[in-house]
Amino acid sequence: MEQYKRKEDCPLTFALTLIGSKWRLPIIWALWNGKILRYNELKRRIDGITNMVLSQSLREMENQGLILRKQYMEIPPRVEYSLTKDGEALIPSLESLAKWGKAMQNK
Amino acid sequence: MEQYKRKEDCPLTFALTLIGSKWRLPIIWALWNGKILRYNELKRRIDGITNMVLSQSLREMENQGLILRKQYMEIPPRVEYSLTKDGEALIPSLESLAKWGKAMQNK
DNA sequence: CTGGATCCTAGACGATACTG
DNA sequence: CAGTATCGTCTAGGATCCAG
Repeated sequence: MEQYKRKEDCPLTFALTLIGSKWRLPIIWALWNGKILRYNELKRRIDGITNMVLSQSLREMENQGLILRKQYMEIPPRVEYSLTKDGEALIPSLESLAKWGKAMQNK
Repeated sequence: MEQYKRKEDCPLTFALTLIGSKWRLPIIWALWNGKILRYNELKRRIDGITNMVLSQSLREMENQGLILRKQYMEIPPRVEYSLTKDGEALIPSLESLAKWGKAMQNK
């Protein structure tokens, strides 16, 4: 395995910056289950998240290429969110990690 | 896939509480490469970590079952750290995640 | 309906010094 | 050598209100 002079260069550390903060996984998870969700649908599925955090997270994740944002020019406004291909590619790793987490929980 | 009423019940969220904070991965990584390391060896391999953070992280990870601490009753003191079986079981998931992270970095 | 702006706090993390 | 103690900093996230 390779060594990285800076932690930031490590792909694993980099991956965690994309999914490691508090609400990232719930958002990804909701989109994985919901496939395509409007803003408020998403919000309702993620218990306890505020507008502030949700909208900000979505914007960041869009910039990072995890999430697709599609805006319809209608009144009232409609915006739909979904995972990108890259975002979906993350799922198997998460399932692997979840499997380990589940084993750890049962100890 | 299952739904969890509370985020804390999700095995994936739980897994991230074990490895998600700033220095957990570097520690795990150093032990994965070093197999068995004394406190100061470990510290030298993790650039920038302080005694405070390292010792505290090690104690927590020991309690969580990720790390094994073996203390020899000698003068001067010797303490060796290594990954437990459970800690080692985490590695494949991390490698999967790292692979995804690397692909994301190259975009 | 889909957010943005503002203000605030807790907890993680850092720096430095010290000890059995 | 292998840690603790203490104190200071800093930022992610929470609460509330507002807007196109």
